[in-house]
Amino acid sequence: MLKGHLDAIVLAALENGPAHGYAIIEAIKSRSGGTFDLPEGTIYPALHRLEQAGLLSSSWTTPPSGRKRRIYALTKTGTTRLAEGRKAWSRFAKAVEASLGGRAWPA
Amino acid sequence: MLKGHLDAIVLAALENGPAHGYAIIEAIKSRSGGTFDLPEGTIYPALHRLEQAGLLSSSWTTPPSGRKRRIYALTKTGTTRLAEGRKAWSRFAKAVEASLGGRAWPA
DNA sequence: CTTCCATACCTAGTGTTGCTAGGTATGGAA
DNA sequence: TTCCATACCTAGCAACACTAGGTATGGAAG
Repeated sequence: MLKGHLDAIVLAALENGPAHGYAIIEAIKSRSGGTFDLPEGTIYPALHRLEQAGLLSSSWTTPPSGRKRRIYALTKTGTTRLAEGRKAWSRFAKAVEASLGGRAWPA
Repeated sequence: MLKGHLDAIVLAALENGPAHGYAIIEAIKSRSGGTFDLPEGTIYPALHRLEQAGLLSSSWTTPPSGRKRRIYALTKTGTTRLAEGRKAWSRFAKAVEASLGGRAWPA
């Protein structure tokens, strides 16, 4: 479970340039040190959702040697949302850490 | 949205001693610096779920002055699960940070 | 004394999310 | 030619947190 931060992670994976679904899965797996080994059934619907929301744009390519691929790229809105997502994560992480950090009750 | 870490947060709120639902809401709000201001519809079902799972035990009290309260306490299993939850959070947080941290692709 | 608010509990139903479990198709290697 | 890795897709499910209601009581305000 990615707990609501999947979108930001996918957007972040596209920050360095466009990529297709399979490559995004590999990138996320690699970046997360193997922790996020996402099934396709997680990524593809997510990509469609993000495109629907205008955060990604896609185009089909048929390279001379290779299979048909759908290439996704960050839109301007997507870039903005990624920045927001980073801030949201930061706030969230701090709050969880404060909540989990076993200290005495405040009064 | 608490993204799947609600359980650990609730368990952590009970680490310093038993408490009732309303107090748990206040404790979480206070610990998180106001970020987690949970509605009752989130907490009560969660408490029931955690008790069902054997992580919490509960008992009714009718103090000489005051209303009827349901007091929840951590069970031994609950304490163990809290420790696991902390580890899970740590792993998760590291992986998200690695995924969000905008670095170049690894090849 | 009555009215109202904060306390304190509860649940049915809803929307979102991530995943399971299927399916299709092709290029290249064995 | 057979098989695997690549590459895409979708329907449906289960879990989760929340919305939106409901009940009841103690104490304060009028």
